[in-house]
Amino acid sequence: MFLEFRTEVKSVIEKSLDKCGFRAENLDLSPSQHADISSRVAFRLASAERKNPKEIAEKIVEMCEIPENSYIDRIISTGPYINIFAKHRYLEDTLVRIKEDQGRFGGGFCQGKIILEHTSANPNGPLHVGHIRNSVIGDTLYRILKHAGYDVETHYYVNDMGRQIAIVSWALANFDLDGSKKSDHAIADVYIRANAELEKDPDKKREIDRLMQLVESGDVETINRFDRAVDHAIEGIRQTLSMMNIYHDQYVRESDFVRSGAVSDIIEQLKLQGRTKMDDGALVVDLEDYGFEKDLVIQRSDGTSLYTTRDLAYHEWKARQADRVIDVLGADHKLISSQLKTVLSIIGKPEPEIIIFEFVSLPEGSMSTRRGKFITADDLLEQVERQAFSEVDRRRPEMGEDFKKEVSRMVGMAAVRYDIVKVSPEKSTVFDWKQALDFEKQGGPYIQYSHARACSILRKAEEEGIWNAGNGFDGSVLVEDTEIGLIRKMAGLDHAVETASQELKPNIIAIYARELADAFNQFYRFVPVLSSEDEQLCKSRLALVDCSRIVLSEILDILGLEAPESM
RNA sequence: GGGCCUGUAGUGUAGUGGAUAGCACAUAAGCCUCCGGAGCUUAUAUCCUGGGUUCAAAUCCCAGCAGGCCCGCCA
Repeated sequence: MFLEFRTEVKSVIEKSLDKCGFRAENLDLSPSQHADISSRVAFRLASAERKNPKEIAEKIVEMCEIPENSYIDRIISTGPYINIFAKHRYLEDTLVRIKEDQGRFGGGFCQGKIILEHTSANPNGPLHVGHIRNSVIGDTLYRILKHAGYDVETHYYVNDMGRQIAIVSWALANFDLDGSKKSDHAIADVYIRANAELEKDPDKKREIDRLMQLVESGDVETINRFDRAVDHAIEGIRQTLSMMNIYHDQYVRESDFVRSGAVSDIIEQLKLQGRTKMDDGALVVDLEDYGFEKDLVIQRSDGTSLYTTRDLAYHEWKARQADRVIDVLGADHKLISSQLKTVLSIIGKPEPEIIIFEFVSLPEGSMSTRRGKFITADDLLEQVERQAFSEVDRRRPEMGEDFKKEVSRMVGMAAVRYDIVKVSPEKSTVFDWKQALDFEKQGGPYIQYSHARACSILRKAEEEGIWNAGNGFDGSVLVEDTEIGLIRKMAGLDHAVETASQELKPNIIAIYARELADAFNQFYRFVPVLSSEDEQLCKSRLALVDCSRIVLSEILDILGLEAPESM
């Protein structure tokens, strides 16, 4: 809704600029605390026009002509700023639109196909609290982009032939797998043991090399062994992801690109560019003129491929099927991903958009699957849910066990996901149990609570027969500050989705969600709904509560959180 | 040693050129016999340091300091 209003404002101001004889390519429009939209264009024009911005703003405002049916109520200048205010009808129409659009409000304005890769952790153990930062950022981004209107396909890129997987496969042949454990945890046990073994006895490294050569050459028995190891780990990882409401459309395997010949094709294309050379038997690409100090190895001296090479083939394949290719990667991939982009552009292929998130470390240092130093996502979810259970038990003692369990599952997951997504990806963080289990007041559960509150009012109103969802209402009677603030906030959903999908920053939506819940709770506190002074007002406020319910459930869905009707 | 990212109340963070630096936790004080108190209101900041660019800098540039990540024929 905000986007439509902004379009009107843009057109009115552009026409005024024309009349004044001013030229500006950017009107510098943004939502503001001083108006529905503000423009700072007068600052931009000041030096070219050799006038002070205040005068320019005044002149622009004077020449503005507001069309008859516009949502614009008035345009005024405040010093150098141009402030634009919307008519009350803008708010009324927002409510109508929310009801009409059910679930799609504030979205659907973008189009195109996107392939989004996220998580892609090595299948050598369970996801830990660092991996799920990738998963939560990736999945939230997926939901944002989908809401914005894109056709989004999510990928988990499975390393099924690298050194780590060879080690897992070797470990399975040498140690017993604990069948009583969750599969990915059992894999981690043998993987850690194998790494310790390899460190003690470096000669064993040759056995690993041999396995990798066999896989690369297509040896069926070894491939099957690798596949079993990978499947076993992925099964557990998939379970963990589903507990967080995260699902991938495709699990794409690295080995597919070796077997299809795509990797050899890429190598041939690079050779044609004359950038490759041999170095100690390995094939390398010289990227020095692009600012990379060292050569990039694309083929080992024994002829086997590397992650980088397979990744090039994978990206070339993705780019052929989508308009945009987006990867969510950890900070350790910064260098390799910029090398990947460079090489792709050298062979004339589109580059992916890459979102880098910084590391989650433990107070005692960084996490490592190999060394067994990590906190698993399963462990985190379990402990948070237990904590949530005691919270629910305390607040709703009268409810049954099933209710408490279900609510603590929804609330626990929301707390974990929101905690991760609210922080900007470029900040590195230190995982702290105390903080993770502290149900911070305005996190995911707070947004869910606001939704449950809205549901509760509607339930009561329905029981009392004062309201049903099909009722008409008159938005013009909603004039309290908190009512207007709440509707304005809801109207701005499209702007939040637009910004988040342009900048690929899911935390923008997390902040929006919290602000929306704030606006709802302020309305709730100051304005009586069921005991409104007259019936018409009561019905309109109920409609507002219903709209809030719809938008809150929508925003919860965009964040991947469930929307309990009672908690 | 080189490269990239980060540095904002006691703590965790939002804000990446413009109007009073937003929020939470913790601390302190308050809120309707009324729709769910996981709520609402109020109090607390040398924006790491030093230079520079600009009409305007937390935001851009340079130098330093602190933390994270990378610089593998690992992924």
